[in-house]
Amino acid sequence: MSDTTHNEESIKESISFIEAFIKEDIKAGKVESHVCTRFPPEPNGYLHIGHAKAICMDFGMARKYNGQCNLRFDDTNPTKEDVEYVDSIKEDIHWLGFDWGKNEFFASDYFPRLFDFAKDLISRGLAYVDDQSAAEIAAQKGTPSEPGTESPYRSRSAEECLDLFERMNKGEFAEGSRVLRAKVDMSSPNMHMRDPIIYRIIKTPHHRTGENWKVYPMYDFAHGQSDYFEGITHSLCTLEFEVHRPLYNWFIDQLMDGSYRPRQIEFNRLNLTYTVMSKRKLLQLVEEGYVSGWDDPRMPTIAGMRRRGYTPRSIRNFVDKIGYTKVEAINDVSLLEHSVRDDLNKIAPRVNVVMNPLKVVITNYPEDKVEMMRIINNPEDETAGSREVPFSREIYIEREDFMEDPPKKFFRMGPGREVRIKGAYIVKCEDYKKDPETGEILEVYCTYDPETRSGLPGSNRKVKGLLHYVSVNHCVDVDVRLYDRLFMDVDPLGHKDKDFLEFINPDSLVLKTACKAEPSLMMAKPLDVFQFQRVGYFNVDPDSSSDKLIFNRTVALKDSWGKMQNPK
RNA sequence: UGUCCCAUGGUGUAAUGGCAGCACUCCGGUUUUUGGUACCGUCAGUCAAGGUUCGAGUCCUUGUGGGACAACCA
Repeated sequence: MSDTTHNEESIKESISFIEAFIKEDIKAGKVESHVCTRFPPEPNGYLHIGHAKAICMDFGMARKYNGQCNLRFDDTNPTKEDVEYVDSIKEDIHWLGFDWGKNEFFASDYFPRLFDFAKDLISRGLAYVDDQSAAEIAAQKGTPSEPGTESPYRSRSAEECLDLFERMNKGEFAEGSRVLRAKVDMSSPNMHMRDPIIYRIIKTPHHRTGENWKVYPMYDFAHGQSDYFEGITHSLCTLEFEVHRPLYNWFIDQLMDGSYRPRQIEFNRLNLTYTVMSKRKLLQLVEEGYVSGWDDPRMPTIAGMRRRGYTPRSIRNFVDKIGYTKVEAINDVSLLEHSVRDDLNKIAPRVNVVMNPLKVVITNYPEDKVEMMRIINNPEDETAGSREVPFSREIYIEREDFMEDPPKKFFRMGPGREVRIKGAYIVKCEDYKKDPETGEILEVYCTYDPETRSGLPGSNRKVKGLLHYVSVNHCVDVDVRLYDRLFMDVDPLGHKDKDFLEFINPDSLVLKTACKAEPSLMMAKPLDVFQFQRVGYFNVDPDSSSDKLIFNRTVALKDSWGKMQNPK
C-alpha cells in the first residue's frame, strides 16, 4: 500500500502577497507580541459580498497567526451613520463565522485623544485653522499635475489656531466656515499631502457621542491613529487607499513614541459581473423602494444572501478561490454560484416539486389505490435518509417534461415513449388530450408496468427519461417567489456615469407561481434549503407567514440556468 | 500634462531566475432512478520591444494599455 499523504505534502500552499508580508514582518521581528488586524466598517449601510472578502482576510490572518482582529466602527461622520447599521454589521460578521470577542471599538471612542493630538500638532506648528470656503481651498489645492498654492492662513499663530479650534468645537462657528488643516506640503505630487483637512465642523448629533462634539476628524486623521492606539500591526484595506499611505505614515510619524508602527497594505476590491456593489446605489434601491429592504433576497448584501439561502461556508469558499492581488479584477458570478451549488449539493435534501403542472392519468392503475414510494433524500449523503411520497392513479408532472413531437435529444415523455417516474414505475405514454382551440395539452394518458416498481428486479430496465412527480390527490399548493439576483446589463466597472437603475433586468422582478409540493416540504422551517428536482435550489423565506411558504430561488441547477439565460 | 499602482487562456488566480499549473465558464464523453452530482477529456495564456543571464512570466530600460488621486466621504 502506498502512502498517499506525500502527495498532499508536496503540494505547496499558495499564500497571498499580504500573508507573505506578514510572515516577513514576523520574521524580521517587527511584530512584538502577536499579529493584530482590524475590520473597520463605516456604519452607513449593510455589509455586502465585497465586505465579506475583507472580513475573510482580516479575521483570517488573525486566526491563522494566533492573533486578534478588532471590529472597529469608523464612525467619524455623523451625517451618514446610524445604530441600525452597527447592529446589522455585527450580526452579519457572526453569521459569516467570525468573532471579534471583546475587541469591539469605535473611532468615536478616540475623539478625545484625536482632539488632543490635533491640538498638539497645532502647537508644534504642524496644523492651522483655515477660514476659507471649500471652493477657495479646492482652488488652491492645484491639480494632479500642477502644485497647489499655500493658504493665507497657513502662517496663523499657534495661539490663535488653538483658540479658534477650541471655539470651533464649542459650536461658535457655522458648518463650513472653518476647518483644521495639517501643514504638510502644498507642492507635493501627492494630492493628499497638500495640507489635508483633518477636522471639520458638523452639528448633526452623532449616534454615539450625541452633541458632545461639534468638530469631527476626517478619515485620514482617524484611521491610522486608531490603528496605532489599538496596536494594529497590519492595516489591510482596498487599493484606492494606496495614495493615502504616505499621509497615513506621516501622521503616525508625528504620533509615534516607540518603534512600533502599523503597516498599511492594500489589496483589490471584489467586483462581480452583473452585480451592483456600490453602497450608495444599494441605498438608493432601498430608499426608492425598488427592493423591500437591505435584506431583500435580490440584494448582494450579506443579509440578502442569507435570506436567499446562501451558506456562510459557500461565501468563504468563494472568497478563498478568488484570492487577493493588486489587479483590478471583475470576478464572474458563475464562480460564486458554483461555490454555492458545491456546498448545497452536499447538504440540501431533494424534493419533488412541480412548478407548472400537467396531469397524467395512469389508466391501468386502480382508482383508489395509493402506494407510498420510498425516495432517497440526498444521493450525496446517505445519512440524510429517505422519505415516503404517495403515488396514485393521477399524478402531475412538469409541463415541460412532455412534448407532442419530441426532437431526438429530448429524453422525457412523448407519445409512445417510456419514461421512469422517479421512485415509482416505468410508464408508457399511450395518448393525450389537447385543447383544439389553443393547442394546450390538457391531460396525458399512460399505462404502467407493475413489474418495474423501484426496488423490484423489473426496475432494472434501462429507460432514458426520469421524471419527478406529485400525486394529484395528495399534493399541496405553495407560493414560490422566484427571486433572482439583481442583474445589470453591464460590468460593475463600466457604468460609472450612467443611471444604473435602467439596467435592472425585468426578469428579476418577483413572480408568484402556484406550485405543487410533496408533503415533506410542509415540514420546512425558515432558511431551510432544498433542491427542487431538476429546477434549482430554493430556501424557505424567513418572511413566510405561518399559513404559506414562500421560497426564494437560491441558485438554479447548472443546465436549467443556461436555459433561463437563453430561452429558446 | 504630475505622483503612485497594475498587466499570465474568455474570467479569476499560481509558479526560491529553472518543465507555465489550478479553478470557473464553454464544448465533448463516461457513470447515474435528478438533463443534478461525480469522473475523464478538448479548446485556450505570460501586453510589446530591447537588455542582464547558461536560462526571464519573474530582474533592468523604454513603450503600450488599464486604474487610483484634485470630497469639509470612508
